[in-house]
Amino acid sequence: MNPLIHELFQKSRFLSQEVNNTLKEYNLFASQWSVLYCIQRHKEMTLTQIWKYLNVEAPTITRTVNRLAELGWIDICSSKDKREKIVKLSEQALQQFPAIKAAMTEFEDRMVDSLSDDEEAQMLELLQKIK
Amino acid sequence: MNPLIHELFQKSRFLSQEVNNTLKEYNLFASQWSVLYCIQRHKEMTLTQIWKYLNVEAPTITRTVNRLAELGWIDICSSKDKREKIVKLSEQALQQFPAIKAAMTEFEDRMVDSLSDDEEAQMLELLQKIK
DNA sequence: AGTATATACTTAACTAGCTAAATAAAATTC
DNA sequence: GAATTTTATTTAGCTAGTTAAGTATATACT
Repeated sequence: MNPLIHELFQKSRFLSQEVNNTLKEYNLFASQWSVLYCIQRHKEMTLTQIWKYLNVEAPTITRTVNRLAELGWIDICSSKDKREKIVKLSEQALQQFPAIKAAMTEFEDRMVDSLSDDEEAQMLELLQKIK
Repeated sequence: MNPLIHELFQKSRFLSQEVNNTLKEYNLFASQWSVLYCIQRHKEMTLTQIWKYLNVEAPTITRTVNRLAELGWIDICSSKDKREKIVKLSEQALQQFPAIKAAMTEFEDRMVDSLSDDEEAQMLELLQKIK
């Protein structure tokens, strides 16, 4: 295996685990947080908007959104277009959101702390070249 | 989400999918190939050696190894130490191995083609700084 | 209006990672 | 040598991604 690709996979798994660790005290998983985060940013979203935004397939979002609703993080409303579902943060989620976001920001900063701003920019650029 | 971390996750998923596409014609998945590859390199391995080498948890390897045995890619032998299992490539796997490896090498080269050798080295270095 | 096509979401089934807990064999300790 | 601890693997159950196929509603076409 090409060492670069290998290392990229390793770091990706490492970072997922670290994200999960950070979110543990809020009883959230990484992908659940990413959905909450993007809903909050957009105030409300349809499932299609979410999976297109996060660049994953629709069934992944169906499942995660249902789980989040089950856990009380989001409310699912029906739309004028009866095919689609509109999703927004619950009261509980709105209340907890700032604390979780702060913890995540703190974590992310710590993760890239070993890189200078220059290196961070450089790496982003290099990653974007892979396609 | 920090853009660097986000992009890293995106590329990791993208590359997994591409690896799976490449392996499709051999009826293999990425993680199955990574197990076959490391067994081939070591001639034979115990499960513990495999999961330590690949840096994943034991149950992941138990499952993948069983699937590979089921599909006829590997043979599972018992060891003097009756706790452990020794695993090696089947005849069929040994025969197909070179072609698959060639396809994967070709794919990997194509993937990092957009990076110069310098950039590739640089990126590897930057990735390794994240911990 | 009625049919065909497109869109939104779901269901099922698979790979693939994880943790926690169980089992069995080996090694260590007293 | 018996009891304890460690090691190797497994089982169960969760998140999280995928593809393929299904359902229901909207939209477009003739």
